[in-house]
Amino acid sequence: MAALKYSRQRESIKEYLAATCEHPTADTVYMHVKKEFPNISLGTVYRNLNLLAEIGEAVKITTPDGGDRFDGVTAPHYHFFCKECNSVLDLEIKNLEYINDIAGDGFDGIIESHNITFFGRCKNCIKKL
Amino acid sequence: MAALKYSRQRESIKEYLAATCEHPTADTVYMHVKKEFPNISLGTVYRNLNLLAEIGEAVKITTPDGGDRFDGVTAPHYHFFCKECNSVLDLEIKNLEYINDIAGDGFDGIIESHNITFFGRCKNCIKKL
DNA sequence: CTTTTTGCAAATCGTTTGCATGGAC
DNA sequence: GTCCATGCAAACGATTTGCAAAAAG
Repeated sequence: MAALKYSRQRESIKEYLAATCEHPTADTVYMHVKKEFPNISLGTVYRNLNLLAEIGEAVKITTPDGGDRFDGVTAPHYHFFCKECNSVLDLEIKNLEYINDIAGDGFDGIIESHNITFFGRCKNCIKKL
Repeated sequence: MAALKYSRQRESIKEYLAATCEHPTADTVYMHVKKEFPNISLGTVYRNLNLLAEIGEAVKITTPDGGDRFDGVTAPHYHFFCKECNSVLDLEIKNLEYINDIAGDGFDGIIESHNITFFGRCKNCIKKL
């Protein structure tokens, strides 16, 4: 595997991911990092986001609305997806690891992890109705 | 909303979805239905799969590997995603609806449903290692 | 000097859409 | 006859890739 050299662009992407809690799309990350590096390209953002996800410094969240989201918080937690405004929120729930065992009962294979996503309407969207 | 007329193509798609348990992509559905309707177009397959999902006669499964999958089984159940071969398998688990309540505790919004996907390696891929 | 990273543009992949034609009712 | 569904091809949005130049080590 590649020897990983420092890059200011990657550093900036990491900083932004660490600071935000909005689970941005690659494009949103791009727009923000562009303020510091006006010449950065979207391709570079994608390459770095994928790299960070690979080495475990970020999490890629697959959503049903096309575009993936990225999360700088790698500690295990769950997500809420608002059907109305497509926003992704964090849900703090106690350890649900035991679910892997329940699922693994009688299953012929190895379960390594699970992902739980909740769907519904967020606070703001409820107000608007 | 539209008045839904019968179509042999849609019927064939439904039949295939009901018969298979491999959670096919739209393209896989296309290849199979093409045997019966050589002139069917991929667009028609997509239109019908989305329609079936809308009216609740099929389920669209978002996967981390790009292409969505479709499931003719609409009864609630969970899925296992093999990291190695990208196959999707069914997991029969008792009712986990209570998880919605756990997550809803102290959450400012409405949780309507949840999705649990398990990741790991399937039987066949384990053998090959 | 060697290897990784970047910016850019073109390419790719899955999916959707516009439109004229054909089929259902 | 009126709508809905189809086939086809073009359009789309998100993401990836090839390549030459720039930066890191």
